[in-house]
Amino acid sequence: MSIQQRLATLNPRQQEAVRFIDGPCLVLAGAGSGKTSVITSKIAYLVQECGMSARRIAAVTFTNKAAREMKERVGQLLKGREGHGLTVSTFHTLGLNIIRGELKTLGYKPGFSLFDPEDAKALLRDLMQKDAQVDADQINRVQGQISTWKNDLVLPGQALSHAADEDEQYAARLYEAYGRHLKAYNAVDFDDLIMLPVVLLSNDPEALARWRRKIHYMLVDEYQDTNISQYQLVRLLMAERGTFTVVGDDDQSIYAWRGARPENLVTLGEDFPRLRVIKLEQNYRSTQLILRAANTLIANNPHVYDKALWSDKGVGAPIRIVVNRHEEAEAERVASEILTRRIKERAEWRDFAVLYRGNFQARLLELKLQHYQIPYKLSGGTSFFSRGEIKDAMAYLRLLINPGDDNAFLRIVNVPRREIGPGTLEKLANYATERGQSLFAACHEMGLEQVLPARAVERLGRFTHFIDGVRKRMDQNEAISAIREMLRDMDYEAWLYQNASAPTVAERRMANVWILIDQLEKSMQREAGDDEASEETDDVESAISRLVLRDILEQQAEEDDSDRIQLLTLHAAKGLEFPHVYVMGLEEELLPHRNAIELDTVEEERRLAYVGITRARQTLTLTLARQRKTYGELMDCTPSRFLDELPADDLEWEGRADKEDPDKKQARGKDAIAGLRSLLG
DNA sequence: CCGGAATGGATTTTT
DNA sequence: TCCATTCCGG
Repeated sequence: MSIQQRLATLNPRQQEAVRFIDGPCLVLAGAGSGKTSVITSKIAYLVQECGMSARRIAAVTFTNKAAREMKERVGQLLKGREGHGLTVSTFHTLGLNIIRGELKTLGYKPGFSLFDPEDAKALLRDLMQKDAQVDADQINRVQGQISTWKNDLVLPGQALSHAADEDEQYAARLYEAYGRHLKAYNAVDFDDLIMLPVVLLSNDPEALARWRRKIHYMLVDEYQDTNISQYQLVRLLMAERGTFTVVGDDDQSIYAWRGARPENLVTLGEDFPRLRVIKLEQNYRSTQLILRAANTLIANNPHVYDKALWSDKGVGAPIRIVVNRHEEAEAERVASEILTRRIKERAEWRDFAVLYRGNFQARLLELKLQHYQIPYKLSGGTSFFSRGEIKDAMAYLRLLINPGDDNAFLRIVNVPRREIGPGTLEKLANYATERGQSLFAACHEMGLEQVLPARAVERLGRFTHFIDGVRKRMDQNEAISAIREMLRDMDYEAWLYQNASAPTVAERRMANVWILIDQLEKSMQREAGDDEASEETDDVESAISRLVLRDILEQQAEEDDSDRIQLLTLHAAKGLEFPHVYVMGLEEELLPHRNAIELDTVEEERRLAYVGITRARQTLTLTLARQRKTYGELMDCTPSRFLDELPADDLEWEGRADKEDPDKKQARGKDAIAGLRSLLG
């Protein structure tokens, strides 16, 4: 299909968004309005119609999945070499590449480590243990605070003056120490992937010029989810030419609690007075009733840019609201209904999705689904990467690439057992700190014998010699086979068997490690394919970074084509669509969530409900319970305020406690009296 | 070092 | 209530 033909398939607003290239462009894309089509078509348009080289274009997304899908769709539009060198990646991968290209300027050595949040936490725990008792909650708070500062571009030196209370002052001190240690380890964390490039580009005009020469046009997906540093990255690179298109929807901003700044949509208009704003309001997904419900609900939120979705898909079925006696009845109802509706509507399992606010809500439902033998897929769950064996293997990989990574060193120096205990390590650490060396480097020092018994020195030496040997082989032979050899040589498998409760568990764990290595190999091959100038070692390094950034999901994605109903949190449902959608638990304190009510962030909860509603193509069912067990106590529930905000005429209630249900009023009355009594008593 | 009791907390989690 | 984490004893 030519680009002209392609354009003809788009509606006028979409076409305008694609064709407008003379300045900054904001596309307000409502749910299901074809925003991905706009982005991919625009990339094709820039290349084929405007003669821009694909290697000068960068499209950024938030998730690897979105990046993959976009890559795939652009690939269908661009033939042959046209797409060569195009960047379609997450913000974090883009940042990683900038850091990689500016290593020297930034003062990092080749082969730096990328710390995932758990590694970072381990480092913080270490630092905090020095002054006081460690409290998991406190570590989390400090980590969150540091992350917030980095996202807001508050540097370690500035944090103290930003600190509002004692806790934050403490966090500020740790922020500095944390930063120093990361640097000493030649490591960066996730937030650094954005922050470091921004700091560099703001302070170093030459580096800025380099990257402006490299990237001429940027497209940003899910713009409402950008944080301050992400926006600054786009602005620094594109401000001069004003050549960017951002696509977003303020009504789908549900990640403010994670640092997203939906007000970046407004900031954009202020920073770029010439900004062209284009609204995509035609929805290609849902029936009219569903959209009316969504529009009516979200009208209760304030808006900078008004927008109303419409559809020509037909009116559709009324929105059902099912009130249940209690949470168990709710789960039972959803499960049994899906069972019968699958037959009645000639639907497949995969056509149904059940959405909810919190993961715990899935538990009861799971039981019911199992009872009816309904196949389901649960979102979330323990990640592949938080498994111990994977963390071990990753630590080995990191140490091979970056011997300065003390965290990795500490994790695996005695795994499998090498009789290197905490005492030895403490003395080694003191020695290394004194001399400003990494633990690994310190192991090579002669002077070690002064502070450690000969046997300990020998054991450390054996370990470092082993690692050095692998490193050497990695340079000479194929890196991957050297890694596989290493795992076999040290007999990691035996260690797993020794430590597992059952042989099958160990077997499974070893298999996971091999999966990881296979993925690493695949990832290297893929990258070698479309990158012309890349050296062997650089390949391993960047492949390992991609691994840390979770940029491998292919096997999981492949599993998705099995026919199962989906159980998802409302957050996890963003970007997806299903013919039949159930949203469970439309009750006060649940949706909107109790904490959100307290923190006065009900608007974001409303957007969450909006996201849920707009996932549905044909039918939408909202369920709630009159009573629910909360913290072990049976509590009466109040229907969600969001139900009152839907167009009453389009709703079909079932089991509502109008008059046919005097129980409830009575129960409530009793409760109130009991409450009064306890107050008096 | 492992397992059982005690304890305390209880949204959402793109990278 | 139910769970995950922690802490302590064998």
